[in-house]
Amino acid sequence: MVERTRRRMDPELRRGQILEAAIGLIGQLGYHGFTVQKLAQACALTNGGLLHYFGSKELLLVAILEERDRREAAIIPAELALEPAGSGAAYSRTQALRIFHAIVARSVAQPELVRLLSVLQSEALNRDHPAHDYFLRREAMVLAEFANLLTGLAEDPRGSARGVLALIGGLEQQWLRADQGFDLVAACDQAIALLLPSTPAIP
Amino acid sequence: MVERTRRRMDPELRRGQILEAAIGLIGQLGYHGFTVQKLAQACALTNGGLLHYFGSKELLLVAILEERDRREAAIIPAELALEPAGSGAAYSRTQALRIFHAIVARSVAQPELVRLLSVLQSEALNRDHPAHDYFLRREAMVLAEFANLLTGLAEDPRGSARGVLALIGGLEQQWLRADQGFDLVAACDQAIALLLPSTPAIP
Amino acid sequence: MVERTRRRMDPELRRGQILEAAIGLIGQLGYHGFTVQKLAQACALTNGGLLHYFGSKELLLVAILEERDRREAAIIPAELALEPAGSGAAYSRTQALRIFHAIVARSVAQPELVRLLSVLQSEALNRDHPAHDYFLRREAMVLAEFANLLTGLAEDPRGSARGVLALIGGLEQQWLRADQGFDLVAACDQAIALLLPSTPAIP
Amino acid sequence: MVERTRRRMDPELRRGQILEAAIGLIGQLGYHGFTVQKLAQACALTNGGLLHYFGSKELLLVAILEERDRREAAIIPAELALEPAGSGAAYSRTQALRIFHAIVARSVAQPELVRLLSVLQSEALNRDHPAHDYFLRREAMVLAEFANLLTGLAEDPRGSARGVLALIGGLEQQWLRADQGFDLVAACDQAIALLLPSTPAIP
DNA sequence: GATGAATGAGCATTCATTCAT
DNA sequence: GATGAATGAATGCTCATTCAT
Repeated sequence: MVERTRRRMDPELRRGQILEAAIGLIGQLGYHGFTVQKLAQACALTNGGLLHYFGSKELLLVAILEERDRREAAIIPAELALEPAGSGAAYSRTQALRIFHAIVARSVAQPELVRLLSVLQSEALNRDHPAHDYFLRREAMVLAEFANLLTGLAEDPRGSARGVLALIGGLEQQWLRADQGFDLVAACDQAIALLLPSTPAIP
Repeated sequence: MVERTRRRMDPELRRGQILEAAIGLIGQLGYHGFTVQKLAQACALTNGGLLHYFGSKELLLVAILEERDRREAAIIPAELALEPAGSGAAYSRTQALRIFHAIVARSVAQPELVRLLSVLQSEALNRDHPAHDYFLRREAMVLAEFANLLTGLAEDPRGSARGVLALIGGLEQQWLRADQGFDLVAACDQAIALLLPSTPAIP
Repeated sequence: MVERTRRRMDPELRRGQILEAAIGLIGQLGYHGFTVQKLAQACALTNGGLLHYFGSKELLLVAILEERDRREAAIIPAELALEPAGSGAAYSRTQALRIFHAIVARSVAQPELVRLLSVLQSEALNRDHPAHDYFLRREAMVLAEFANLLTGLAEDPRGSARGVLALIGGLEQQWLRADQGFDLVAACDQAIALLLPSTPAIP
Repeated sequence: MVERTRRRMDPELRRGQILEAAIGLIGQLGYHGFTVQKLAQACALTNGGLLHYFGSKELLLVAILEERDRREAAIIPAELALEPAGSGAAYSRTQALRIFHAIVARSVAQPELVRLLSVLQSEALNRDHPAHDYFLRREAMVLAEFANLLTGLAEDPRGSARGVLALIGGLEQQWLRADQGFDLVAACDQAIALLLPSTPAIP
């Protein structure tokens, strides 16, 4: 009779809680390394109780990636407010740098998610990985956006887009391995600024 | 009566074979995702027959990393033949670019190993991963070498070392995800050249 | 279609059933010799289904020993009803013999448990055995109780306690080896009576 | 070339060495608990190298028990020199006590073997144990000898034989569990003396 | 006489999942 | 909505044993 009040929690809230815990756990162990029971335990739930929410381990992963997209979608608009006034007009170098700066700054604010993506992205290189296609699509999209952003600012916008993306991803991983022991935003700002010379060699 | 003649094979050769197969498998599935049996099967061996060589899954991983170091050690000297004549003298920009070029070229020649390292390195972000310390040491070493190489060539050698390393790692991962569908060496050459401006902002 | 209706059973009852089967099996094969699968099979359960109840082979052993203590605790009070009237007063020889008689009689009623303890006790001589400490504590306790019981009845109560305990244990083992082919209670009564002379050599 | 001299040892001597090590190991872990590899390792031999000497795990056990019998046979004659002069004549109480004393004294001199027998004997209660029959025969033999020894000294020679045997076995086990922390010989002497009253109740 | 590769069965344990309650 | 019993397959690893060398 005493045990009341603990149970029955707003299901939406509970779902969020579980996702949060899952992000942490998969970020540490990868999709293959984490287990449903470990997650259930971390949520003070039973094994089956957890699957009640997500159906299966794989569907849970899908839910996480959707959650990620939702979060991103909620923040990106603010950054794109920096867009050039006239549609079709190109971005200035300063604007581009500011956008990249904003992207990295957002990463610093949610290291757990960065870790998750970093780990998952490598794991998902394998064609059979359930998140393989997700990261394929995502990378294509980001590359396209970056290339568009850099049109007029770099000799080879597509190549520079690759470079910027690689730089951010690589530095994020160093930053995680160093236990966030250096200023990721500054490191990215500095490197990206070099990658985008102020006077592109366009004669 | 058919299956007579127990397969006996030169042990050194067999070991090499197993390592090769393991590199491929772990490169696809990660350390957590691959299993001893899958590997054994790939080597036409029994479960225990495989462990006879390496003792345990973890020791197998160690053996793989040692093998990697051995291969690297066997090739690097050639690259370092590009060293500056006078000891203590600094490298020229061209020399540095040539060294980075050589490093990436070597990666292209052994994509399996690149995939292995890429996957393993992310997985090993977790402190409990058996390869965690290995990659910590390895990164520190590489950063130090790169920073040394860039002294005099970049305003912030340490920062540029981070940048180059991130660039290579990040582009390698894109290259793997794209199924080696672009020219990794060219992409790296181009991006690194940008990262190391010919006239560093030292007045 | 035949195997429908997954077996579901009162968990408390099931647990008891498993313990019973485990006592029999470990009594035959020892802790090292019995296997989780044999036990699971004997309980018409899967391997993992069994461990659902006890967590591990070792915890199962603990549960068995606790079960033993519980059974003992449930019966002993009746024997201690034979206590001397005045507190602090000593037991008479007849009372002591009656108590030992009751103890042995109880053994005869549950030969499976006797076998389990006999086998386990020897196996647990090894310091690394998971039941080592249990039997160390248990023996110390029994020796102390017996010595207390024999105070005033034997010249060397501690030594006679050792003797009675050895006698019971040794005869139990002979009895088991002889397939219960002689009257254990009578044999113990007779030997213990000799061990406790009616006129102790106290001048 | 340096590695010479280690190999090639007198096979008879080697066999003895292995048996010695096996007695220690089985004494600790039981027959089920010990493994061929542990023993091989303890003897600085390979797995197969060991079996070269004994053929199989079970045959090794047989060899151990035979070794035990051989040792016993080598020492017992001395004790039986205490026999009564005239054949057919009975032993005196003093002679009997002296013989039991000698038996226990011998045990104290080889605790490893005592432990082996104690552990093995319990384990071998199981009818399927490879040493089951051995201990059955052995106990029958010892009981017969003891009963013969006690004829005329005890009202029920067979029962007293059981008692003495139980006493020795039980005290040995206490002694092993107590890490040989009390005087086994004294304890046995004392208890057996009580079990064999100087004036048997024969009117 | 002894090694070391290899087997095939078996070990305790963990997994994702199902389902009656 | 959630529990907890139960499954069946898989996990890494160890076992006694065999056999070519």
